[in-house]
Amino acid sequence: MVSDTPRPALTRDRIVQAAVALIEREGADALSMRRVAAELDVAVMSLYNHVPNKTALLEGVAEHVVAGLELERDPAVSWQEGARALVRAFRKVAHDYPRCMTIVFTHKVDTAVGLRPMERALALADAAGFDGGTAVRIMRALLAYAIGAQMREVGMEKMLGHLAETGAKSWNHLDPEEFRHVIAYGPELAAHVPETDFEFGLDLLIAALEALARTGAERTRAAGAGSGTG
Amino acid sequence: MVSDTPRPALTRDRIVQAAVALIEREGADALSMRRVAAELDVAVMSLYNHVPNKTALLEGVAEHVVAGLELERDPAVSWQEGARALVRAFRKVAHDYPRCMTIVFTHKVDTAVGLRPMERALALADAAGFDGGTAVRIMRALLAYAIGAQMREVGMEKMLGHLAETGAKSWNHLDPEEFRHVIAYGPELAAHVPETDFEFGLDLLIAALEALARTGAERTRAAGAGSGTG
DNA sequence: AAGCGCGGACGTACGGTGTACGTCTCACGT
DNA sequence: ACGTGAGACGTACACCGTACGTCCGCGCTT
Repeated sequence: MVSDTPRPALTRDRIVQAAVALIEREGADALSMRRVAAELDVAVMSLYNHVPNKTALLEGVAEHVVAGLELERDPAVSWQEGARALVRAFRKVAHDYPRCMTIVFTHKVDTAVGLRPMERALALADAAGFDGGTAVRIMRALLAYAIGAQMREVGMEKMLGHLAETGAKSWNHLDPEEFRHVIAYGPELAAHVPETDFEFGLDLLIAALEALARTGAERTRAAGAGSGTG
Repeated sequence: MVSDTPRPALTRDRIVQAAVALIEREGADALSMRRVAAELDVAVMSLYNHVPNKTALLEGVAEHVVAGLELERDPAVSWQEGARALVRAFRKVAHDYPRCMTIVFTHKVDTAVGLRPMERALALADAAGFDGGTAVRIMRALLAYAIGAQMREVGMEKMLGHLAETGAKSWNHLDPEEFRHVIAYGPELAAHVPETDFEFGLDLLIAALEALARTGAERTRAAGAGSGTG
């Protein structure tokens, strides 16, 4: 009676949060049902009252992360800046939950929260005057870049970490003929500033979209309202 | 003496190939040291004479897949088409080893074969007249797109497969206000033609690079040789 | 108030996994 | 002929996901 230890009620949400915390603290490989249960000071099988299996838990983790996307819609801003903000929002959650990202990318998120970013992207493309098929393809291209940029970055960091450990042993004696450019651009390659790389590629895509909009992919808008500013 | 059963000598290469075959046949989750050993009709621990641990085996798988990249250099072709060919080569191996791709993207490839595509991309950017820093960023943007396009595609297919199973139960009653565009563009979203989506994004990036080259990022070439045909 | 039903926490148990360690066999250099 | 070293192998251990049965306590019905 010193304290009736009112544990805060086991819940799917608490389980998912514990899983996320564990992954961020010790990496995705460290996640196991037993570890999560220990984290919550609960028996392993109790988890299964709230989560059908481990895969579902991982899907919950993915959803939790995606839900962290900040998608405030500011109607005053241009679609270009809106698109930039959307892709950057992806980048921000990737920064907040770096070790969860592989899980996000390798599991489905079939709830409404997963659709929200898609809706946002389609709305932007629509606002820019692109027709439906083009809007979908734009959304997919931006998503592909957002995903790939993050994956590439973590891969790169794994690489650099590995190189730091081994002291770049087998790296220096590359065939200087075949790998001429890799060697020549060594400094640029080593100077890995994710932010710059990310923004560079994003600028490329946005610029391409602007050009596309200018060259007449905005049939929808034009047909509806006539050519305005020409 | 009926047959001295001359098993073809256990080798790191044979182990990796068996692993790749197993993954492509039954999925990455089915891969275990025991299964690989069974595949080769060998005791489990014999594998460890050629591979230090499972992670190293997966890295071997990743390297094997990357080694399948077809990078013929045709000096007659423009850098634009060269870049297209390079990114498409990524796509081709993704098509040849679909179930291995997640492994490729989540493991380091620190041998020369991993550098080869990078060298190729840098050579192309150099040929287009971009300076070193820009060349590196271009290479990274293209790589990010190649990776992300593939990841997104498999994710999408997992999604569609799931939808086909469940019959899109909880999909129809979305808030029609919030998800206006998703609902309106339903047909375009359902019609998932990976090839078209992929080429669309690739065209965007190449177009952006052409524009970038035109607007004067080719300082290197200009300074070195004077303005020739320009 | 008494009885009942049920959801949820828990323990046990099984088959599978990665791999450390020790043993045995056999081809080869001396 | 003999040592030697590489490599195939078996055993063993800690850990994993999860099927199944038990049991307790809360909330409803009577």
